[in-house]
Amino acid sequence: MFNIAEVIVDVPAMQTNKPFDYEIPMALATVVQPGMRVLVGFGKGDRTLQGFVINLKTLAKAPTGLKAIKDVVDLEPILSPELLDLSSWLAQTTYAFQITCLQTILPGVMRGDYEKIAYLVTPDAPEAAALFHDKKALTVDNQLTNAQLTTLVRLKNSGAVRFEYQVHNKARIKTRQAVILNKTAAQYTQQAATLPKKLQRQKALLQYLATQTAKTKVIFTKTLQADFSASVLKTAEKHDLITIEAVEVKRRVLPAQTEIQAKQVLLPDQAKAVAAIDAASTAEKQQVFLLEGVTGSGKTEVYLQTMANVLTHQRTALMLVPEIALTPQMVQRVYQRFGDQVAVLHSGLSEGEKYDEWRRIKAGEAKVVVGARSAVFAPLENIGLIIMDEEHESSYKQEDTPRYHARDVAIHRAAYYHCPVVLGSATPSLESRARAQKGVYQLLRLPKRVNQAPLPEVHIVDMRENIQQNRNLDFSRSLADAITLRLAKKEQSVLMLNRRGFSSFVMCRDCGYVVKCPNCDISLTLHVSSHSLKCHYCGHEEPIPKTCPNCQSRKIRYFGTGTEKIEQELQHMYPEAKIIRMDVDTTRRKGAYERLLKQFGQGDADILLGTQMIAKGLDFPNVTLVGVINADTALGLPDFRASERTFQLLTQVAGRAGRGDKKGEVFVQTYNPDHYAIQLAKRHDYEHFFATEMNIRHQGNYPPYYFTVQISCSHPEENQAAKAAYQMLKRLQPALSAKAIVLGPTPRAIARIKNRYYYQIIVKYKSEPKLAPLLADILQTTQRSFSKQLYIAIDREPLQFM
DNA sequence: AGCACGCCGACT
DNA sequence: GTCGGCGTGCTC
Repeated sequence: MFNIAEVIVDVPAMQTNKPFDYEIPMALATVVQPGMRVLVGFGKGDRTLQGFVINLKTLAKAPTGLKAIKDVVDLEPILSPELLDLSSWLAQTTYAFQITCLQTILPGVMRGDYEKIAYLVTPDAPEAAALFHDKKALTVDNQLTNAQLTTLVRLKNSGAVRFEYQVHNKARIKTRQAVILNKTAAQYTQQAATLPKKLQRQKALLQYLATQTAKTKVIFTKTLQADFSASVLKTAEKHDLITIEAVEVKRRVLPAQTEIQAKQVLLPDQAKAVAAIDAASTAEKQQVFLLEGVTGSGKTEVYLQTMANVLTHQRTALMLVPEIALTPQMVQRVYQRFGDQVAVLHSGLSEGEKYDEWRRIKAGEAKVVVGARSAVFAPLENIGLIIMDEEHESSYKQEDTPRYHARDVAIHRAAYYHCPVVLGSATPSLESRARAQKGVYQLLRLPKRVNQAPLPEVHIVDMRENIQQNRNLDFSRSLADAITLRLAKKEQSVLMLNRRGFSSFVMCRDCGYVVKCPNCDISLTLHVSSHSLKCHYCGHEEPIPKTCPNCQSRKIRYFGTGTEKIEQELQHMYPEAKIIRMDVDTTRRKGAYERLLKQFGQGDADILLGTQMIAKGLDFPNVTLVGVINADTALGLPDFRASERTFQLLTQVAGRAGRGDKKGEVFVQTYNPDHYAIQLAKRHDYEHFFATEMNIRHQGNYPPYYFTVQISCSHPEENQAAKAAYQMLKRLQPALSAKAIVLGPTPRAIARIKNRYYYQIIVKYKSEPKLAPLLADILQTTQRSFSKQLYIAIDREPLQFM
């Protein structure tokens, strides 16, 4: 029998990032298992913490001073051995704490909720009355002032107050009282017949129950209450005819009743792809496929059919979709094929709803999981296929710790289950496409559109001419004419404003002064609706100045282009047009995104104006015009992926036009009409773009030819951040071979965020076996030797280079 | 993270 | 002299 449990405690710090041994008390000896949460005392104050049991072991003589597990939180493991394993793999590969990884893998409600309570032991102690008033206990949190806190400490030291730590489990299982029918219809009928006449209500109840047994064995008390009072039910329970108990109800967000839809007939290319994937999943072969298919080539149908095949082999399927593409339309299609076996995980669900879906998956009730990035951790077992749609999407990479890429996690999990992974995209990331080239992934191509419709015609509009014509507007004549035509024909238009690295800010026309955030080194963004300036990094907000703070000139006004400004301009040009604006401001509220899309889909508006978020997934037959107002704001950014992003965005947005039987047209306004990313997007020529871009990456020694890792140092004082970065460089250099390329240290493009300065080093390398252990060591030691103010963050394969 | 221990400055 | 400032180190 095991007597010791290895526990990862809920303290995210380098020094505690290791298992701690705890004795398993006799009473819990048969209960405690790896993958469970437990409560343990930790540290000098012996505060109670939640921890995860990651291993059990036996020590003949336990070292003295071992604390014992106080209690278990779960009665059975909430993490399978596979997911437990995944947490340590994640911690190692992303340089994150294991506790952070464990919490990332699980739904948010499973995180411990801590409370520190002060109990008054000697009620007549001086100072106590002022703090406790008439109460015996007091929660200690940051509501208390510093003075109150010091008083509490004094009271504690004198023994008048005792601290207690409590851990609350936020994971509430919702229950409702229900009547359980534990007799057959015949028994109820018979029982009803034998009842004396005066028991009218009992008789009626039993007769009613007899009619229900065929349908269900559980009826919520609430639904019965309309016809039968609580006392009637109580009597029936006393006679052992029913039992009344709280049954678990899972909050389910089901779409409107949908009928199961049959498979579609496949084109030859689709059939070939399905056959290849089916063969791999049936053979339980670990193989990564790259499914490269133009918009409208029926990738989704390939996903659905291959998932169906996996289900027939009693295995499960996981489908990842970018958050932004997780539209009701998309989810509906999966429901229509798999019905109730589907679980959906996305950010629109409440914490409780997420927990319920998680439990449905864990219990094996859901065999197909559809979700965004974090759904890659779905507690599925026996996975037979993992699909990642729009695999090039940068939202698959988590920006904060653990800085994982869902693609890597998917492939890691697939290796465990010996199952294939399908990466799908019309514009694969260079990394994936290059791996397909090398034969690491198997390339499957869908070059034809299902409806045989031609891809929309793309017009490149040279905005430099617009300037020469002195049209000081964001709309070129050709795009404006195209919109006019659509309005006349009662067709819809989608206009996209590329906001990457771009926003409207306030600048003085006389002295050039730009209003900046006092905490961060970036200009504030103008928000017309709230008449204020906001910082997009820290949330700082201030009123729009009437005069320039620098030179007192009154000529201080906005500069640049925001959706709000474009909307005003559009409304001015087309007073009769109905416009829907979609950006972070109008879609912040829950369900707003869906509501706006629905309105547009119903034809309630003529023009949909939005940012990148409208480039994906939406599929409306009446849209025949797509306009990109500024195609190349991203091209100017100092990021080697700028061309790739521009190409992907333009290709994707172009796919929004002409989804129905009407022909679509696309206008791309740009100041770089000859740029290859724009020219090749016009021709819908991914393969040519891939070849061109690979060449450039090769010359610049960039991914996918090189691996990259970014090490950033931040500190409230700029010279300290810089100093740390240079020390980092000194430690890195001896461990690296001559082939590695080190960039920096350099201040970040936005050097200061939330009053912290950032310096970064980027290492480009092909094979550096000493690098990973060194980075792990750097994290260990920096926490000790530097001041507490210093943060070191390591990001493998960062997507954001600035 | 949070707590204790420990070593220095301005108060009863 | 001591109360309390925060710098350092440890938590099974």
